Amino acid sequence: MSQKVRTRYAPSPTGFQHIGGIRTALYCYLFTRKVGGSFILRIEDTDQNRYVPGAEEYIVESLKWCGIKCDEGSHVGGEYGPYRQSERKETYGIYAQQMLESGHAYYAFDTSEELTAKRKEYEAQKKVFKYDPSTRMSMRNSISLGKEETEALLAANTPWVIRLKIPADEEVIVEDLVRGMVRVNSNEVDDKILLKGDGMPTYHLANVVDDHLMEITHVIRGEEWLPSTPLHVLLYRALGWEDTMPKFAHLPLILKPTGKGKLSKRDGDKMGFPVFPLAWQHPTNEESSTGYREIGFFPEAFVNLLAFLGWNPGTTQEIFSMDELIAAFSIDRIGKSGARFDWDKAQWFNQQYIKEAAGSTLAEAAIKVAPDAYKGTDLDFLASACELMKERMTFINDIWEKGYFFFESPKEYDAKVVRTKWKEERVPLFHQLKEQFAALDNFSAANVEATVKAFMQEHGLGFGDVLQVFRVMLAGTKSGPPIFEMAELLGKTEVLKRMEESAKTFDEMKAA
RNA sequence: GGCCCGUUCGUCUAGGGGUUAGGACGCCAGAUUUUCAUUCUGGUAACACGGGUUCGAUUCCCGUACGGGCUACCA
Repeated sequence: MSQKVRTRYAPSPTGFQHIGGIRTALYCYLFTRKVGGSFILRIEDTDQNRYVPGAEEYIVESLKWCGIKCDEGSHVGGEYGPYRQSERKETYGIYAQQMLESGHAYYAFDTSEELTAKRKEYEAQKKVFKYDPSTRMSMRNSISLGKEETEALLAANTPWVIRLKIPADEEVIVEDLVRGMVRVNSNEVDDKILLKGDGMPTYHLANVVDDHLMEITHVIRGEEWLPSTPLHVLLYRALGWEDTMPKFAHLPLILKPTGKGKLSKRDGDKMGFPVFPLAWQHPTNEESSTGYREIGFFPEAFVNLLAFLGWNPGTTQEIFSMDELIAAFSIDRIGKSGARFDWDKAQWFNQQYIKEAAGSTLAEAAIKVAPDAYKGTDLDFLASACELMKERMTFINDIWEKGYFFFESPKEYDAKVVRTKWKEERVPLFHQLKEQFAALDNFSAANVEATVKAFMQEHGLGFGDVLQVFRVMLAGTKSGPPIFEMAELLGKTEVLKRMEESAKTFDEMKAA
């Protein structure tokens, strides 16, 4: 009974997976690592119409960025391959055939048009059409038509699908690790298509067959699959695999911040934050979106915040490394209700990681996302700048945006400070201060500070009068990192240059 | 519509038959800081409703309301 745990993350490459998918993969991964099992990536590409080139690579890259390592999968191989359902097409046919022979499935010849018409007909009577024991005798299939006619239709190459023959009035019990026992009567389930007209399996068949063949022990997936789980149980039963059926755990959904509906890919950047781990550009249309990586998140922070959306350790600790998450994770601490995505809290997580990071770590991360103009920035200089800026950064990119003045002269100056503090009678004084700086041999923060303080005393000026002007001269803004350290980092030449430039601009601003 | 799942501060959540219902984010106030930020201190704010069960329910049961999911030859 001590069978090795095997789990899988099974996305379909019909688009770029968003944070909900990543969270599912993460929970699955944490659980698997915790118990020393194998984590598998399986690509469910049975829908050739919705296939998006590049989506599979995107999934692999996302997982890699998050630090989620696959033991088996389409990109790493393994003993249970192939791991791409399109490459296992024949396998599903065999099992569909098996169910046909055992009487658990049947051929259906109804066309899409006929089915649509049927649905409309029912809808007109305010009813919902369901292909099930109560209606299948009135449809065109191997049960209603009989053996002879079926064989004739097959021989004439009439298009067909294979449907599961749902038993009438049977109790189906799903034992869910998150929700407990869920009981459904088989009358609620319909005769789902197993094998489509193009010979490809539907999700249900492919999923059950692969989970069985790959010896998956735990199916961890989103709550949207809970309603079709009874169907899956019935499928295991029809295939004679019920005794080795995996355990199920259905995860609560991640909801939009408004609480209206689950977070979806289409939300893109519309909600004011990324819903994708990585930026992407659709291969065939103009659509694109940014990701957490590009916006300047640490993958560790991203993983951390995702872990807390629907799970908690039961302690007050909130900052967790991947290893700590693995150690602390357990399925029974997963919540049951959907969690709204909270952008404020998400930012807070990243801020925590930035605050704790060394300047050099920040610099390495920052240079990767640097705008073209700053790509050549010296790493040591950048590290020092990050060190001074990190307590006011939320994203790694903030060093390039909020802290751009480390790398070039201010683009604009705080107008209010200029208006109130750049007084005509004091202008010569600032030129004098500049000369005093010029005379410094060692342009250290301490020396700059001493110079400024002596200057203030000599002329009877306060901190606000001098420091605010000095700050605006160097950074353009009246808020920012410690000014003396910043001056030291910029260096004497640059400071003198900026003082000169800004003094001119200040004069012009006053004159205007 | 039918079926399934859910419901503790605005948000993420802890808790659990008798608690001052705890923490975090956000927000507000104060302290520190040359500015901003950080940090610290304090504050604001919740058991959806109605019936049971019980000496006692936020906690257990039932119903209602509300929210979410599913209802395709999509996953």
